[in-house]
Amino acid sequence: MDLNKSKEDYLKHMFLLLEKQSDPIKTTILSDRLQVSPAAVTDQLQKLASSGYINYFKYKGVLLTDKGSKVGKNMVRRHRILELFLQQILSVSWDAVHQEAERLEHAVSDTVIDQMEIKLGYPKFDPHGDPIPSIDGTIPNHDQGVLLAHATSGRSYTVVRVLSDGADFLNYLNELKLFINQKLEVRDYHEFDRSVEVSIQKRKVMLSQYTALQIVVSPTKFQIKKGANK
Amino acid sequence: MDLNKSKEDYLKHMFLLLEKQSDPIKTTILSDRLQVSPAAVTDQLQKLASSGYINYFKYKGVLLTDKGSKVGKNMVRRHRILELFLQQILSVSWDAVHQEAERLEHAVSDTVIDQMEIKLGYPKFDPHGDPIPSIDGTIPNHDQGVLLAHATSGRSYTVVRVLSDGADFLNYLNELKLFINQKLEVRDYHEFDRSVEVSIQKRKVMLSQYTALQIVVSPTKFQIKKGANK
DNA sequence: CTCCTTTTTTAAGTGCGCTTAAAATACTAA
DNA sequence: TTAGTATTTTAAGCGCACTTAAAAAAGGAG
Repeated sequence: MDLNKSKEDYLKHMFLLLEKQSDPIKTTILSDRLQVSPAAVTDQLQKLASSGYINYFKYKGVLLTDKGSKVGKNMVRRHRILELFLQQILSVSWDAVHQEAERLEHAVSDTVIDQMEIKLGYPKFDPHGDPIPSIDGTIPNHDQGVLLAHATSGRSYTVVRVLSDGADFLNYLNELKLFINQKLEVRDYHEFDRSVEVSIQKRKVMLSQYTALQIVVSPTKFQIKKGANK
Repeated sequence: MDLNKSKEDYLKHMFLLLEKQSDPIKTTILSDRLQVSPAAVTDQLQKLASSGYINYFKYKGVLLTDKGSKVGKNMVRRHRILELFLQQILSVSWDAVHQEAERLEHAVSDTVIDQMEIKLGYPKFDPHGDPIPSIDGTIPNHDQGVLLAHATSGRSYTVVRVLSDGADFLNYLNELKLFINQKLEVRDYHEFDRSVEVSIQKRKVMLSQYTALQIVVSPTKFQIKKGANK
């Protein structure tokens, strides 16, 4: 059986759910996630089972086979690379990035995704800080992070995660080029208002305490000279 | 009625056909182009007519309304920008570019297309030399072109168009670096087999009559020193 | 103009993913 | 254990884009 948009979505959501639980996934959960009726879910599960993507236990739930997991993981990979590419290369606004990727992930080929990954410099995390599965299937771990509000002045960091998901806030960060994987230096910390002064690409930026509490950064281990590995 | 992949394709093909003819388009032509049965075409034409995208004359053929023409032209715009973006930014091979764009054109939003256009520097022509409709609907004209087979020995030309779209042939051209915007000089023309000898980047290449008839070139008006306007 | 061929449309039916409603099964609380 | 509730599956049916086969219309040669 050939996979299409709908079945790819089923496998993607199952994969995401099974990252957080090992019990079989119930019909209702998928029905909620995919915004279709439980009957539609049962229908697709039976088809996916008959072509070996899932192990389906009637009335009990469903687990992915290796074959299905591979597809699901690849959909997650596509989605996250697309999100990053849309954000960083094509300047798509934060609030539009997700739904845009949601449509493209079913139309884009693996070779194009691989090219995007190269263009992005083999990133480990998407704009939300979620890990991007590599082509061989490994999923990167988060580096140990610190809130930017608690970072040390004078040190170099990389943004590894943004906690808030409000569209306005994220667009604000986007304007500052304060997105995931971005390198920055903490210049100063003002005790009186708990604001943080950082420099991003030689640009000095003042961040409120609120902002600094939403951004998780990781110390940059090795200082690499600019343009060292073009 | 909402447009989907299928209807977008119908309108795109109608737009392309109506660039070359003003008579109503016959059912059979669309049936051939879209690789579906004539009955399927009639079916869709009736739906497109009832929502105002086309003027449908039973048994006679079909013309686009302004509304339909706008959609068709926009699909062409999407397709051609995608082809160029895939080729130039994402290094997709020439033979893969078309089918890749064919799928993406239905999934990508206009805002992303506009961003790609900016990234590409508002290009006028796609990798095949076909004009890219601008956002306001204007379609750039070709510089006056000549078939390479009819070009004058000793003169300098720029490739402005490739007529064939066979994958093998385009890959062959790719190996020769004989793609759009490429500059070349016509060295010699052999009457006995109508082959053409050209030099591309100081490399001498022999082209068969067949090849020379597929390539449209435009005389290079001003000789610009290499690296003059990086 | 008429016959005959080609083209186009209509009619009937298919596969897919969905829906709602009814039947089957699982879960829970006494 | 059982009764009642919640969940899941089955059944029937829908819309969509397609198919094939039959009917209708158009077009060309004599």
